[in-house]
Amino acid sequence: MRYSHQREVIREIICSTKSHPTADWVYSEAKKKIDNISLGTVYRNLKTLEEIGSIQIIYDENLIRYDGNTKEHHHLKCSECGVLIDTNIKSNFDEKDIVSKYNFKPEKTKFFIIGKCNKHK
Amino acid sequence: MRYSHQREVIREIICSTKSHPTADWVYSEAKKKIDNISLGTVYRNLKTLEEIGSIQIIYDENLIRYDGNTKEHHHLKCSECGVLIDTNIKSNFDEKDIVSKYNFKPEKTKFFIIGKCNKHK
DNA sequence: TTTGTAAATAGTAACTATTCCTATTTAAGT
DNA sequence: ACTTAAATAGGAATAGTTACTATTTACAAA
Repeated sequence: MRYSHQREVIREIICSTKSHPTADWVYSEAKKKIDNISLGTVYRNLKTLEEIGSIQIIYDENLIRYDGNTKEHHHLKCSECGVLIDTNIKSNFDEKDIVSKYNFKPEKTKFFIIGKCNKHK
Repeated sequence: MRYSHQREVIREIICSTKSHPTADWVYSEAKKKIDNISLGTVYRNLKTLEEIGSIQIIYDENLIRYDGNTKEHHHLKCSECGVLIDTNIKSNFDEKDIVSKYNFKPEKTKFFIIGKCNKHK
């Protein structure tokens, strides 16, 4: 893949925050560094970066967010303020049970735990 | 709340399928019963039915789907064909750990297990 | 160092899912 | 039957995202 300054700026923006930003926020941050960057370029590169595994996409209800943390991990979501918190909790369910009962072969998991963050309890 | 024939038809459509339909599918089914039903009516009633707890909303990646099963339950999603399967698996994580380590009070969970369904293994 | 090229971009148009608006219809109480 | 507020149909508006195209750029070869 050919080098692109825009793509590097976008990658840097996402990898230097833990806020799980949306495309729109990435766009407004990117404009601070490249004033005529196009929104289409942001979307195209978010897709590319996700495909090559440099970032992760998070479907947070009806919001699409991006995450520089590419390891499998799960999120806590505050029902009050919506903040998303990375965790390293282990998801343990009975894989044998799922294979036999549902005839389904698990590959990965996406867990959200919804509740109250420290600011809203 | 005042009775509405449209709302009852919409509720019936969702509660008589396990396919976790989208708003658009509900609309096309509803048209078979009420030929001039409006898409706005479908969306409004999906929202209402969810608010009163008659149906559940499922955020399946970038798709919004509806579920007549209103109990807390989790889903298996086939990475091949996208089919969504209801499960009664128990989500077990260390709640104490989450409270202490992340200073977060869990209320409910939304789990997706992604993998291969019986048709695609 | 120029030159050729295909890939990437900026800017904009198009598309899709959802919500909003308003005149009309309807449920239900009097 | 009459009244009234809630709900609807139909369509316009909005938001988020993708598609299109002329121009620019990375980079390899001369």
